[in-house]
Amino acid sequence: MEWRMIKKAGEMAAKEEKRAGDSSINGDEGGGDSADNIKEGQLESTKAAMLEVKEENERLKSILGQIVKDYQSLQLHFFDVMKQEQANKMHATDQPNSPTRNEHAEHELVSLCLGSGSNPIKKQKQKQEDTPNTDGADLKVEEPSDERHMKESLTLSLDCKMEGKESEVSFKNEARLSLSSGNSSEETATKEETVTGETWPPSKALKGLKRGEDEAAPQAHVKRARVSVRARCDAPTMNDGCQWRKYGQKIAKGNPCPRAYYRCTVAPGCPVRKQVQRCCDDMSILITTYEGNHSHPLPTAATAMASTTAAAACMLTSGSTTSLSAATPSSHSTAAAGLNFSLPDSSHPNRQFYFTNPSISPSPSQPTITLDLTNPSAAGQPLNRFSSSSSRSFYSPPANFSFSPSDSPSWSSRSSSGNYMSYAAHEPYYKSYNMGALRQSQESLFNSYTQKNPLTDTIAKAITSDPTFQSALAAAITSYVGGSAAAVGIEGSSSGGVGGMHGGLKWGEQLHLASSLTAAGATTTPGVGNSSPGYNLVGSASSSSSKQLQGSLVFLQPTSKNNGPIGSPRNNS
DNA sequence: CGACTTTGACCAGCGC
DNA sequence: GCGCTGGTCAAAGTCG
Repeated sequence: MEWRMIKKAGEMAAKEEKRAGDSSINGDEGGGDSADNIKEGQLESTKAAMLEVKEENERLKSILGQIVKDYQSLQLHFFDVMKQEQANKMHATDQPNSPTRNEHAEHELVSLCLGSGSNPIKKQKQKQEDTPNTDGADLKVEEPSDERHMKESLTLSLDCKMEGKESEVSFKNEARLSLSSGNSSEETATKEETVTGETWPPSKALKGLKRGEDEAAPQAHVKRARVSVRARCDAPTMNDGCQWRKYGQKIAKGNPCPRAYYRCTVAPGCPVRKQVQRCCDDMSILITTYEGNHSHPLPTAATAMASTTAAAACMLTSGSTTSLSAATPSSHSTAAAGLNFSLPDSSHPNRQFYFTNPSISPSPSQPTITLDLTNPSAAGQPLNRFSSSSSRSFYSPPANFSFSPSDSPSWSSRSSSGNYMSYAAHEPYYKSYNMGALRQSQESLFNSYTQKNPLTDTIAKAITSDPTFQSALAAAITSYVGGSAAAVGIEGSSSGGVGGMHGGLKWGEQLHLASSLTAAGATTTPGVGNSSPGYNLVGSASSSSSKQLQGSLVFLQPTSKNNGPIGSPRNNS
């Protein structure tokens, strides 16, 4: 809102400036007294325009002041409501199994994730401010009723709008990250983007459809989703547990490293493909892109990636920002694709966790989930970045879901210029937000984020020193993305599951990943329970700081096998 | 000898 | 229509 106002003022000023410039040029051509008169007249008109702009600025300032004022009062009101709610909760604790209690538990889960966002009221307000207003009458934020207030307090959204230009690259993006316990069906997610970069042409998907590849049939009109994993890996390919056969290699434009094409050979006719390519910016980064769902039972070792691609397809092609309580991808067919992490619990049909896919573009080309597990120091990119992006912006995804290396989880979004806009949780706010029992459990969670543990430090060291493990981990974390709790051993329910930490992940972050999914009600994707063939399950450690927070680490032991070829940089085209 | 990789050719989509 | 590009095919080569 403020930004729009400033922008408007800027535009007006620029317009006047241009007008003045044009006038002076015309004046030079004219010459003589009449020209001077014209000049003076134009000068005056320019002055008048400047005054106008100034007045406009003043007006905008006052509006802004009003908004800030409203915001503060709203915030105060919110805390009052929270106190009241807390009192109610204490009362409800005396009545176990009461619906109220469950409801509060729900709130706990929600506020758990608020910790990874930012001020909900502010965001709510920003959301309101972002809604187009032409008359200015809507600028004043209404004081919501208590009920509505509570509902709103449980809705966290993060809007990020960017517009910019980079040479020929046009970019318009809105990424919205939302966790809502209310009915979010009215929430919309719009994204537009046109960027350049790596792509997986739709032709392939269409081709696959033509060939009657079973799993794509229900959504013939939608391009198949892809899951892309960026991981620092010295090995030729990421070991994901599947059997692959290389069927091609090509030099892709813009990257001297060849792109290798693999198809799954676990069963004949399996439509799953993967592309492996090294990042041109950093050769140590391996980019593996998966597409399709396996048409056969998978070895335990391979289910992580499989579930990930399946989940990606579900999330990206379902394209719904409404509740996924039905959780069936086919039930969502709206055009706007998004990442939806739904709650399997039917008692919470409306709660959802979605990250809209910012890549939906003029042409809804293949949506891609990018899991970035690279170290930020190498390529100037944030750690453990999970993003959803258009297939055309592999190296500069417009919006990212970031598990930052800082103690507090944060959301970040990168603008077209490559700068990240971070929405880190503010600890003071986080702590003040949670009160009483709620606060206790939340704080224990919060502490678990930040806690240092000698054991975990040792583990982290061991992990960071082994690049192959990082590959396996990439697979495991990708399964997180797919909501495969069991795949990563969350709650210790996975047998033969693989999990662990990427080299850059801290203990708290691992917990955050695990707990977030648990709290969000992540389900076990059928067939999940992954492993990487390069590692054997040797043990696990778990942490539980609340009923809703149960995370486990599964430790792996490297095996001797190391498959996977990606050809050395050699051009075969 | 079978499984797998390599690699040049071919095909289709897309933009101009 | 043409050229560019990404994806795939398939024959030849390689390896255990």
